[in-house]
Amino acid sequence: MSTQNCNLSRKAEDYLEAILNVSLEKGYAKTRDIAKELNVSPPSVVEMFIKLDRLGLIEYRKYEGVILKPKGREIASVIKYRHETLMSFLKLISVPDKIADEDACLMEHELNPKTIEQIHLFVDFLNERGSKTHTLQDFDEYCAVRRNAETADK
Amino acid sequence: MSTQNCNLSRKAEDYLEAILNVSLEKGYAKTRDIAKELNVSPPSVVEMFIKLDRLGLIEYRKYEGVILKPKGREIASVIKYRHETLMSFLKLISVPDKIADEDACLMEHELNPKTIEQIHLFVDFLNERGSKTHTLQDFDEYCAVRRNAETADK
DNA sequence: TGGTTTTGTTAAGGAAACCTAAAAATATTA
DNA sequence: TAATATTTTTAGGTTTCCTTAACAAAACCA
Repeated sequence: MSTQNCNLSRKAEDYLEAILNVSLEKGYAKTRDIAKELNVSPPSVVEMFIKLDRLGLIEYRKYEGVILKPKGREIASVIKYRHETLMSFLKLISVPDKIADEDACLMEHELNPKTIEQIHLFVDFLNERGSKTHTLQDFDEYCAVRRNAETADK
Repeated sequence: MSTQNCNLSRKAEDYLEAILNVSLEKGYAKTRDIAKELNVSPPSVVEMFIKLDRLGLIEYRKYEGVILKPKGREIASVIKYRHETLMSFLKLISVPDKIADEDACLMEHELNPKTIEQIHLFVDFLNERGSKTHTLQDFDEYCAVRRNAETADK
């Protein structure tokens, strides 16, 4: 899970992850799907398809769509794992779902694998001991108190 | 501390932060300082100086250097606050210093202010209750155990 | 003070990622 | 199956940030 990204650009990784997500859902991915998923125009998608194909990460067939090759799938999976790790953590500390998802997207590409790993461990740790010590409930209360204090200031 | 970044690009923010850091240390910042700090060539720095000057964030005087204007200083300070928040958190979960610094640099630009705020609260929370419940020592032990388990696997 | 070194700027250009508009291929359906 | 609608691709451009090479200013020093 710590395979390094072969100097792939952050954007290229985004596309790979989107291709994986769409493929898992529909079995294949076409230009339009990815354009919608990433909120970019179809020509941008085609351009990246060509690039990823040249890198041997996907197979691109004009007018048909793309499928992940093993190397591409491997990279996409790593990104997905990171996304889920970051997402879990952000939700744990009460970042609203929508923001958590967006921010996980931002972080998933460039953080050091060691950092991701520590966050993963920390999430596991909090979850495992949670039932005994209710650290997280305590945190939510702490947030509430701080928020009230702030409001009272004004 | 949640002032929004006025659509400034991530790179522009990097330059502002570097200018703040160098200025705090030397009282002023010149092309060469920033080039070294950010590992880019001097012409790149000049280009950005001109851009930030046009945006009214710094004052650029040819051959003399730059100083932050109030708006620029405000933005740079927000970035610095974020950096420190992220840094504290990463160190708390035992990410090695060097990696923590690098990763804080990556995250500081684009995370939602709400996310930064929750991380900040979480760091405060852990620190404040720390003495009573030694959550963090427990975490370090947990890491050690997991690491051993992993080694034993092989 | 004049020559050398260092620093800073200008000029020219390149890669990455994006866009719009127009053309081509495919799909839909009357 | 022919006309229409949709999707995909191509072509041509933009922006951001970077680079190297060449030139200009400033700093240093014998």
